[in-house]
Amino acid sequence: MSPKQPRGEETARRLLAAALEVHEHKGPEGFTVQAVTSTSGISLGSLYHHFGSFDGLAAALYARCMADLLDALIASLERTRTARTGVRAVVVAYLRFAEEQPAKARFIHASSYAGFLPAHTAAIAAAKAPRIERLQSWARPHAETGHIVDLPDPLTEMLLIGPVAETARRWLAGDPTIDLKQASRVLPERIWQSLRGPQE
Amino acid sequence: MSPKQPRGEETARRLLAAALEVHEHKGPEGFTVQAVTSTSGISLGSLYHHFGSFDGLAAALYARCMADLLDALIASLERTRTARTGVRAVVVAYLRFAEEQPAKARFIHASSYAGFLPAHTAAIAAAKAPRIERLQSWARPHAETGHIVDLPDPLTEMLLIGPVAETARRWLAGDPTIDLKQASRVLPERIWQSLRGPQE
DNA sequence: CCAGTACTAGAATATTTCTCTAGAAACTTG
DNA sequence: CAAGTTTCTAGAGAAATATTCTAGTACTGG
Repeated sequence: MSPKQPRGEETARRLLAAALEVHEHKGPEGFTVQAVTSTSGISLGSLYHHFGSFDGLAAALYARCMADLLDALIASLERTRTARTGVRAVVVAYLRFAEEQPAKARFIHASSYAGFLPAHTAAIAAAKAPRIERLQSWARPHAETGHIVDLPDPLTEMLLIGPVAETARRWLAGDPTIDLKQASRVLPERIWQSLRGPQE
Repeated sequence: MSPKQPRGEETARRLLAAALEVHEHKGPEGFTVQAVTSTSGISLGSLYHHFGSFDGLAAALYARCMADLLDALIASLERTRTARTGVRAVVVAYLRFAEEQPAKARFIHASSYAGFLPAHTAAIAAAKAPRIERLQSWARPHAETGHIVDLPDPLTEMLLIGPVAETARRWLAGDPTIDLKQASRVLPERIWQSLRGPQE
């Protein structure tokens, strides 16, 4: 399952890259084993050798894309000190990720209800957990000092990510009324207004 | 395409109901023509007679679910007068719709990137347009008087719907950390904070 | 009651899907 | 260099897919 020779690592990488390209160009319906093997030039057997199943490859790709997104958020966030600048940084970073890496963002969003997630929940959670932890440990002190509202656990995240994810989702789906630049100008301050705590 | 005999209308209804049930119980992957004909007890020929293609049926179901959701929002919204109560009403109504009609909500969310949408954009937009118009015409006066912030067009909607849609999405996907009751208690006021305008 | 239209039925078709197997080639280690 | 493991190729196979087609049944308007 995990490559033990450099050569294998390389072909696994190629398969993931090809899979992302296929999903981007042909959509979720055209996302098939054969399409991935054709555009990667790598045989069916190799794919099954490395990932066990097609769902296994999809799950691995999902974990990688999600990790890239979270890393982008973390990188922006950990340059900040105050609650307000942190919130604004995350919002802008998410929108920028969608704009600069639309294929990855589209794959993440399109896979929310995909069939491969339930089977590989554990592996995906393992990739997400440490990154989520870093984000939460940034937020915790600000919630305790009252600079950010102290809400039940996932709700703060919903308020922060919700508007941005919805904006990105529609833009990625081709909605022509969405302007990402405009969104990164307007949304940060408004989202901050929904998160600011009693302690100014 | 549109039924001209009462008998036809009835089987079209049964097909849509069966389609929703199949999608709910077997997920997007198990959402197939054969599954729909089996569980509805209605023949392949009838399905194609009424909807032209399987994508046609999916698009019709999507339009109907979306209409139901928007109608629920409108019904709650138009009982209100002030900007604040209106915003809160929409938030609560969306969460209640997800809880009471999870199958419809799940179908809507799961279809965001589905292949059938692009082909039937026009028909779906026709079902949505008048309802969206009613929602916007509620918001317009409040934006003009400054009780709600006057932002570029889709952004107000993103701030209002974003956190709620994300919360519903995760709950529908089986996230056990989401508590809808808690969300309808906390989110309305916070979302209002992000939307309130300069004119108090 | 007759003609024409709406509707229903179900088999047949042509593609396309994922998965598996068996063995050859390449690399690593002792 | 030799043994053992990893990686890769190629192709076969079984199951499932959306759609088309032909034929038959119910309804409706005149």
